[in-house]
Amino acid sequence: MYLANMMHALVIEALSELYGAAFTDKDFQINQTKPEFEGDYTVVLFSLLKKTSQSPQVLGEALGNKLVAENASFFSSFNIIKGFLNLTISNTYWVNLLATNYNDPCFGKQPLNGKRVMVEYSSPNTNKPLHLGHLRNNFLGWSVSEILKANGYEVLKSSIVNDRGIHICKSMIAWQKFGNGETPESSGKKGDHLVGDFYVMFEDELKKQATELLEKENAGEISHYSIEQQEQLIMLQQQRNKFLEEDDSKSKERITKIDAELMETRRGATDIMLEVKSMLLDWEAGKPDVIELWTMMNGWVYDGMNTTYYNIGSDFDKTYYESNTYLLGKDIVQDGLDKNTFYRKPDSSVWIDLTAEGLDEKLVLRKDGTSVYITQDIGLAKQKYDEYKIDQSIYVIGDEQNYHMKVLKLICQRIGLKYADDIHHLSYGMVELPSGKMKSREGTVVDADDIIEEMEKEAREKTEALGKVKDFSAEELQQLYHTIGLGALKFFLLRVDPKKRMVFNPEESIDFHGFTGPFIQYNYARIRSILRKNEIGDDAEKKNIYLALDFLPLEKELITSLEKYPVIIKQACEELNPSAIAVYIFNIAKTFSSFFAEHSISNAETPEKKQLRLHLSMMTANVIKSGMGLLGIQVPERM
RNA sequence: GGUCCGGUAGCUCAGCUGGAUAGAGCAUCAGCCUUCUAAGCUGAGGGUCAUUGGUUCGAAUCCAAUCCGGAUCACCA
Repeated sequence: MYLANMMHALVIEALSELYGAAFTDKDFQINQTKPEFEGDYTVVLFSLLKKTSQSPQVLGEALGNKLVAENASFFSSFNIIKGFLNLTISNTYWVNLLATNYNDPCFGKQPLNGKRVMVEYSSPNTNKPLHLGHLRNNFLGWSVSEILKANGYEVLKSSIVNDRGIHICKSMIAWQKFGNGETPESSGKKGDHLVGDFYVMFEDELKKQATELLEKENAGEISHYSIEQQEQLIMLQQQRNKFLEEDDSKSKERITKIDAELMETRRGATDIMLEVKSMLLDWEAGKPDVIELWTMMNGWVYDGMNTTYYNIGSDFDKTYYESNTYLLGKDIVQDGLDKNTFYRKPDSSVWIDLTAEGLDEKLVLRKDGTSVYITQDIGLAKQKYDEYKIDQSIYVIGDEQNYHMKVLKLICQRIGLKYADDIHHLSYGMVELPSGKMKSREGTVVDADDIIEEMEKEAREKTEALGKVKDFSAEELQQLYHTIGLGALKFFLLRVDPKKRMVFNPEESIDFHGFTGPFIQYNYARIRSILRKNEIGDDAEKKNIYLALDFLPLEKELITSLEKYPVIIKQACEELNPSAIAVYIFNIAKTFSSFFAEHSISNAETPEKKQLRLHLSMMTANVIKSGMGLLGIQVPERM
């Protein structure tokens, strides 16, 4: 049990004995004592006054005396200021903590709890390379998996690859038209980038053709549209004209929307789009030459992405492909129809009514019997259970899908999926540029491979300028640049609360100073350097030796912070929030850094003091390495 | 329009199950390398915690309303 929990229990017990009053740990707070007061932890007394009918001073006095008298090995003294009871934890406790854990690399982690959880993350498209947003997703997914493991869960990491559909056909068509048989080998391009380039080429061509249609349209020529499209265009134009007359901000907004719809209709009528649609039908029919092209180009993308995954240290226990899962879920719909969970409308489409939960009616099967996005997700959710008997499922998906995920969970609950209550959406905000959203159509995305390379370059320049590792081999240097560069990037993306959207400015490079990965890595390297240079005693009597010593303020601050690590791990798990770890580890590193500047370890006042500081440093290093590990960030022995 | 999320220092963010004088980093300014790694340390300046009202002994934190920003409400995925 940890300090805060233990103290709550002791206070509850004492209050019950003193006043016969029953309290729970939610009835009062125990906080860390503010530095300007004496003590380590503070019981806030105000909320206890009514039930005990005491004044703060009297209650604090009684409680403090009792706690210290009956737990002398735990509390050494107390004082009361206004309604705050400040308790000082005895040195014995801190010494025991240090002596027991200083060399335990698993400090704070829990043994297996028998629960199995699947974390789905990454979920790339096979028509373009990974960008900065994907990196946030990957780092979050990986880190949350590690955090769950540290809390005793068995974790299965999975990914669903979006490898089919109309957008995939776009790059295929573009390759056929403009590719001249180009391959990753012939062009020297990474496979995912090559395919991504064709996707961009497609969009350019589409834009060109749509503009041509617009020009024809302006010249009064509309025969290239189908009757339906013509009607649509006329209707939209009429609406547009109506809003033009209004001339207020609301109408301007509507006009923008209508313009987008108009353009979408034109895009749908282009020759190249017709080719794409026909290719999608061929793909679904399993036409051999289309399947062959699809297999080949997807293979290029997988090769490229695997390189990136390897680079960032991401991996998966199970990869699902939409080409295999897109038909899943239909049997569940049939089953749900039999049980009246779903209902059929006159046009024979199938729906579920979620209005009781404040949502809408949701379509699960089209009138032609084909399934929609949500249907395959339901199917996949069930398949995950059938395959792995998971107790929990976590989806790392952007916050634009909040509604979708809410619907998915609700439907899973309605159809009685076993673990439906334990479906969690780890929703994260977009990574934006100062100019706004990244748009692949406009080429304003920050490419994952580029930014990683940029970070490593930055790490190299800074390392060379400092010149501390001149004896490293080329290989060791490369490894170091990778550790530092990637560490800076991961920390940058993980230190922020996942649900908040964040701004990345490509003009300003990601910092290596202050609240950053490299600062923490640097402190780790400094500790390792000291530990290499000094002999660490393994004296069985060390507890008794320490007991005679007083902790200096910075030493106390360090050990107090280290004690909280297990609680932080638990909290990060409950909140599915790696930033809690990031903030905590930074504070540990910062405290150590002050301590390091203030007090000498090698030349401590006495040999005993030196051993105490070495053990304190060792425990700090272990916690830093462990915590950074939970973020997926490595720490170097030297830098 | 409905629903959801956000608004804290010039910038990027912590703090939010109510507690003592609201914290970091960057940037700015002033100091600190002949002893363990200066990617560091010490200090200074910088705040109407979007606004208003409410609950409370006590509100950045809870409630309500308003303003601003974003997402979403497809027979797209």
